[in-house]
Amino acid sequence: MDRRARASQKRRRLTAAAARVLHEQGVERTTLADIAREAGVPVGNVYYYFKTKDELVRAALAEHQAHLDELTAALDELPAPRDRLKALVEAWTAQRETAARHGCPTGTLAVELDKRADGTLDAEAGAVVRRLLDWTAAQFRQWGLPAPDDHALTLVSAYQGMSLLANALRDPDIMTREGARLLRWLDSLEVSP
Amino acid sequence: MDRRARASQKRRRLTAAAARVLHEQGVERTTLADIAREAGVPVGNVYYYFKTKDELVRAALAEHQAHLDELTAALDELPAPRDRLKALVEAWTAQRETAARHGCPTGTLAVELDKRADGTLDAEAGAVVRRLLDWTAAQFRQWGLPAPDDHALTLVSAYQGMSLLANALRDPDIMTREGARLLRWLDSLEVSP
DNA sequence: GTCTATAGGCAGATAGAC
DNA sequence: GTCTATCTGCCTATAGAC
Repeated sequence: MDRRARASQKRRRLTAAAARVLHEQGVERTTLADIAREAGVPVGNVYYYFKTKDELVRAALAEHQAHLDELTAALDELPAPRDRLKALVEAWTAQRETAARHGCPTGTLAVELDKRADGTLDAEAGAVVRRLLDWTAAQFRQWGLPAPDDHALTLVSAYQGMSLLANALRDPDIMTREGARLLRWLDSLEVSP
Repeated sequence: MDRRARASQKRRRLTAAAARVLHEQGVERTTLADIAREAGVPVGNVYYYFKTKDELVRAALAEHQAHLDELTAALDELPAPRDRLKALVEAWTAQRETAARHGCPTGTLAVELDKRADGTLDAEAGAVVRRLLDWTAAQFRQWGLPAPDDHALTLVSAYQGMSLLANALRDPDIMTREGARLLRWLDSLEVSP
């Protein structure tokens, strides 16, 4: 393995650690030392890969975006839009323990970043949310339902809401109950003849 | 005005300032100096009224709780449970500009406090959310609908979700669209004969 | 009760040896 | 490229004058 490969591997370790720790502890309570320790990299060395803490946050956001793209790409393999959306809901429910402990990675990050006067990073968090919203709307549109954007808003909003409540009340069961309702809702929707 | 009254007035000013500033900037990014300035109180003097920063956060949470209790008390004046719930949704929609800028005060506070290892304050944030959930469930129950707890979860979850998305995308219109849908949903619910 | 001055500690960032 | 040592600044909290 040459120097270039090793370097980018450390960068990747730092990015993965940042995504994980920032989700668990939040941006403000996480120190560079926390991320460095988790990645097995000395603190001072972090600055060779990321010039500022904000750049690490940016990298973590990109990591979450990538995970989301992976998920939707897998769902795109399913033939029927309704089944893709149901599989999405099932993926959310499967993450109920994590959601109860730390909330939705993107959602909680967006909340925290929106509190900052500096309005650069919060726009990037919004972009990740928007991408999910767009993918969801595309499914409803392909399905042939009217007002696909409104349906997408309802579905993603329900996800963010149930994640927040599960987190606030530390109760994964909330994800199960709301997830089941969303599945029934998707089953009940029909294209008008 | 005697000394006692003046003292508690300063305390109240600090509490109100804390509730406002902590909602706008978040807990971690808000310094005691920020709150003191907003309340017109010298920084060092804060400690006469609140021994720690956490106590100020606690006071802010209690303030939000009190606002919520005021709102539900007013709604309790309406005769029909359905109308109380619809008025609740309308109250949420009316706050759309604030929600788009800073999110739901209780919801965003809960998200932030849940990131802390110290598990004392996050339980208190959860309690505020739970109180809203309980009041909402009581309305559905009195209305005579089955599974009032599930209906309450759906409604409050929708509120948290739409507030988060409105905030993340900085778009108050999201509150309007989802609020209108929730009103239609409440109108569509009927007690089975 | 009110306020000033300051202690104490920690986190982000940098300089520079290797 | 890697890492150690350290600087700087800010924030919570306290001591103590008035």
